[in-house]
Amino acid sequence: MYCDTMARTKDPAVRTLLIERAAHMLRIREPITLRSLVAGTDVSTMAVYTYFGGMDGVWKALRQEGFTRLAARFATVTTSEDPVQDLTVLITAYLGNALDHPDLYRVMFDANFDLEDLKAADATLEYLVQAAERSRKTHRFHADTDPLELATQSWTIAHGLVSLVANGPLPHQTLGYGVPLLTALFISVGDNPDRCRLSVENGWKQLRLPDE
Amino acid sequence: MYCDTMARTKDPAVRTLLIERAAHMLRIREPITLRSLVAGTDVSTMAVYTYFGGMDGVWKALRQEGFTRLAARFATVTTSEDPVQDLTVLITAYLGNALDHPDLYRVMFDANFDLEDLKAADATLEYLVQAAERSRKTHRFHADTDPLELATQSWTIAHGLVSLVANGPLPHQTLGYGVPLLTALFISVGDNPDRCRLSVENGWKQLRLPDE
DNA sequence: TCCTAAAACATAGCAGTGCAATGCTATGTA
DNA sequence: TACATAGCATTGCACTGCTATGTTTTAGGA
Repeated sequence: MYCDTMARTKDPAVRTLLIERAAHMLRIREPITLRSLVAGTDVSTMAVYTYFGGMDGVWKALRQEGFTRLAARFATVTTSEDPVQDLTVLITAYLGNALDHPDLYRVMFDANFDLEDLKAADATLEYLVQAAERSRKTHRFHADTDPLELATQSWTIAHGLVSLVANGPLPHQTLGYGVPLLTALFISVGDNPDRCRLSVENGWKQLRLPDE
Repeated sequence: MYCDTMARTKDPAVRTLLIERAAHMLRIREPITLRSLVAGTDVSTMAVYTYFGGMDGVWKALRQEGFTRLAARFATVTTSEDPVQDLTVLITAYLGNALDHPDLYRVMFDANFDLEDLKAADATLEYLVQAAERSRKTHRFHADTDPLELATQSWTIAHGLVSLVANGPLPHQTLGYGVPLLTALFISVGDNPDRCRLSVENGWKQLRLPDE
């Protein structure tokens, strides 16, 4: 057999162009259809199939984009000497990211579409796990606290809050419940109550919500 | 002869027939389209418009159906002399209902569709509020505990858990995190730790998950 | 440099979608 | 009997994602 010659090379720019355009249309609440996605650009409808394999592939890429942005936001969070505060700050970053991109956030957890890179999505949770681990190592949490379990529980609170607020029935101020919920959780795994309240409240100040 | 005359008045049975059929199609993961919804029945596509005003109306009715079933499930929960346990049982009922009807659950919080009867949806939260109120009145919780706030926080935990499990990436066993999360929350508003653990663990035994 | 095979593309068209317009039928009222 | 009204079947339209077909472009070997 002759060697597989890669004849014409795909242009990565086209791929990101379409993803960014799709994200933009999502942001301004325009319905994303095959034809509306390529309208105005100089790419044809078939390009969507060569680059993404179909509209499902576009949504998959979009879902990945959601995790990419979340990871980028997590990466901006600097660690301090207070790991409980850091964990809280990570949660506020999670909430801020979800409210900045509510439509992307909704896609992120739409199990109808697979992820292109499952590991990258899982890696975002690792930020929370690390902060929980540091809290345990510095004796803020009980020694038998499972960092992954605590990270998941924190995540559950954040997801519950933000999904009821971003695309749900609760008003934005409800996000404030994150303070008592996280405080109760952290105290329950051993943190000193007064110190915990301080850490969470200080961390919570990092919450940045989009303008309304 | 009157025997072959067709009634021209709106038949409520047609409405429930279509809703039940839509719910059934949702359950077996069949796509719900205008034509597929009426296929097999003796109602025409236009009937969907006279009864629901369009496919959006069908989804609205379906969303309402989700709250109706949740309310029905809540109604089966009998109150005991332990309001904290009762509150936990209500949460397990919430989780059980969501996992019995994961597709309906997803529709319930899809803000793309309005609700026909917003009050009926709000009323379901009232079950939780009442249990929280009884916990406060029996001095399980601090006197200054706001029952609505605590109910909403419990709801947030339940929703976060179940939405990450039912249509999300977490395995079913993750639901078990409900025990430590609720316990931490109830203790944080004043309940006696040991007594709280007993109440939550006892209440959690009422969790009924669908067979897999 | 030229040739060839395969990748990428453009076009047209298909089956399927929700929905509106039209006109018919059955009922209620005068 | 005459008319008004409500429900609904039929038809057709604008749109969807997608595919079949033919053309263009490009990489790699001779």
